[in-house]
Amino acid sequence: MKRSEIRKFRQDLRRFERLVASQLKGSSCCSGVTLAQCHVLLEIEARASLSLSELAQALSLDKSTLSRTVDGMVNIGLVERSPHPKDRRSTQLSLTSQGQSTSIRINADNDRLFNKVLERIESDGRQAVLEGLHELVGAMEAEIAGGCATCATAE
Amino acid sequence: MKRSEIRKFRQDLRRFERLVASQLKGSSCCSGVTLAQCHVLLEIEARASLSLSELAQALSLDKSTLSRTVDGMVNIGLVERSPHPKDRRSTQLSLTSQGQSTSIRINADNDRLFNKVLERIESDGRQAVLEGLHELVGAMEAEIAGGCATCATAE
DNA sequence: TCCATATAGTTGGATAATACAAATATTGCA
DNA sequence: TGCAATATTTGTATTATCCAACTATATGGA
Repeated sequence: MKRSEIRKFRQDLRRFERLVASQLKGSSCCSGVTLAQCHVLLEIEARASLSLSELAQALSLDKSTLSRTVDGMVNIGLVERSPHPKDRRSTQLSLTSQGQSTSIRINADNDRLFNKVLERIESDGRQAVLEGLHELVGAMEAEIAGGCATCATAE
Repeated sequence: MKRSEIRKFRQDLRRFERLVASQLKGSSCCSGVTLAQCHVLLEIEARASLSLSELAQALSLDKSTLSRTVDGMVNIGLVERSPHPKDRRSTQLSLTSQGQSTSIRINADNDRLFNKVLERIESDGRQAVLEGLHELVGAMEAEIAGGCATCATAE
């Protein structure tokens, strides 16, 4: 690949990064939850019930980080901790009914928002954009799973 | 668009978000600078010299945030503040020579990393992926510039 | 000229998100 | 039984961030 193309790509990536980091925060966090909480909420919703360790794995965050985030969500009544039937060390996380309605609201808001985003793209190209993102995410995950050794060892 | 497509898209977006937010931190921060510093560094590099306010605008961050980030970078010798020739309230930010070499190093590391990422994508589709991301970022910026009113007012 | 207002930047104070290390509780195997 | 592994929580520290208040400077009238 030409270096100029890589540079342009990286520039788009940084724009995206900033969008996600600061601007989306406002919109995806309708419903009064923070971005971190939002991720947790949607992840629990997707898996119905899971342990803290699984959550940490799924979101690539430290367990201690999640422990506290979950704490907060338990306090505001979105998440419930229940004992694991077989293993008393573990707790199963699930959404309370309030958590469920919040997740429904967040999903509806975001479906609407991203539908609008996609409508700004010509319908001919829309599918390609979606597929492109999917491939890109896959490639990034694969590369990064390969370890930041890539970077640290400088080849 | 079908809702199922939107949902898949949003899921990719969240994966992407997490990749960018936590995993890249490790790799793009080779060279011992934090992610925030990295953004500042590359932005100053791109514009050669700019004021704090311009920087804040470019990165969509509060001036006070940048003031402190820049402080840190001045302290470790990456950035230089020089008085604006016409307006004594303002300072111009520029990279020191050490800042320049750091930015060169960061660019080299990241060019290499993202080149590898892109090599994982079949060369036929690579261009489309790049263009897709570009369009997507543009659409998101446009939509969000339209205001989170979109979201807050719930239509 | 002099004041009112606007602008650039810094500082104070607060919070969220995060990591790593150490502590606690529990399991499961030898 | 006792020791190593695992699940979670707590202690401690750091970074990134915002908003509001402050200081210094600029600018456009009266």
